[in-house]
Amino acid sequence: MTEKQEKILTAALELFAQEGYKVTSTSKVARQAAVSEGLIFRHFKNKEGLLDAIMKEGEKRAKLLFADIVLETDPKTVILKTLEMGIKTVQNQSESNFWKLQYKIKWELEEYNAHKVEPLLYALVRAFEKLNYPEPEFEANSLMILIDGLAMRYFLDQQFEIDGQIEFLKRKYNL
Amino acid sequence: MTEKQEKILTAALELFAQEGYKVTSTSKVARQAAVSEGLIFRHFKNKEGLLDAIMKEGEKRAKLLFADIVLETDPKTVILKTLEMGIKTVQNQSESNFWKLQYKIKWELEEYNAHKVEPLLYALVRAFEKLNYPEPEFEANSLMILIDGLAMRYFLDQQFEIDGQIEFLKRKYNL
DNA sequence: TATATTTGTAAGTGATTACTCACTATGACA
DNA sequence: TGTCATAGTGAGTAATCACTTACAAATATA
Repeated sequence: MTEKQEKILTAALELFAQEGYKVTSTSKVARQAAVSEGLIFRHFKNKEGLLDAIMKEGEKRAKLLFADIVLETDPKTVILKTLEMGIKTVQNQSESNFWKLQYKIKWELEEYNAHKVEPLLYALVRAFEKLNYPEPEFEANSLMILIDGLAMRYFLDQQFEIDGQIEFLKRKYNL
Repeated sequence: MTEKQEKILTAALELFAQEGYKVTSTSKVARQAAVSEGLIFRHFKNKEGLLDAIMKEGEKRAKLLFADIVLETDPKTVILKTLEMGIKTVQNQSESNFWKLQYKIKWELEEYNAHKVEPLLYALVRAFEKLNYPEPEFEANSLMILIDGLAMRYFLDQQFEIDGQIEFLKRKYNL
């Protein structure tokens, strides 16, 4: 991975996350990366290849993040870590861009990929089981859906105060 | 409102909701509406004017939908109607396209417009107050966030079974 | 019926798109 | 040192973009 290759990836991640994938031109990516446009196609074949490289890079980081939760045995800690996962990662700039891109891409390309979060979902089901919730599957699903909603508000609503809302949810789940 | 004008609006709503606003070309809208491209600009001035017309038309329908909930006095019915609002409207094709466009536009243009749903939010706060929930504001907000998450899954995840999830939520809220 | 206004079309406009191609610069290894 | 692969550039390409313009058809008004 050369220096310019990384510059292209960083520029593309930022632009795709902020403006959107389809509407961001390769010329704009090249300009922001201070690189000739042709170099993008040399390294990543085409625009889609550039997106793939970004997503693959990001998936690694996501797996690391999920692993910490899935390996947890205490049920309350599983739920707590799941709830706090969002805020913590989102502080970091490039990490934030990656998660924003994940959601933006879902709406742009209309593919949800529920299987990506399956391990996390199962960890939550087990956690709610241990805590004797009557319907652990539905409960886990609801929490995942709630987190999608939280992410949406966090990224799109400037006014939204996510910390207070998450503190409330901790109280609700007796954490 | 001429016949061709309505044809343009219908075609644009469908294409904007399915492909996205920015990436849908005016020539494609014209082709789907079986109309010359120039007519779009005659009637709606520019592409943005076309989007505005669609959104304004849809806001009327949204207000009608919200009014039915906001005017309700029984707190449990307010929560119930809010939960079921989604599924009912989404059955109808053009209504479904309108709601999908609402969400898609949020991500494409990055403007959340929380004030649009303010009346609904306040109705929920009052409902949770009446039911003696300890933190009605947070509770109402959580429900709204949950609904955003539900909508996201409904529109993007083919596998997602929304009815079961909503029945579960009814049980959780003792409805 | 004569005139004015609105509705509609088709063929343009320059700008921008993703991508290619011919070329040069750099560095590793024989 | 000479050769070869990789890294990088900049000027091209046809296609498509939102939008305009000149003109015709249809409709309303006098």
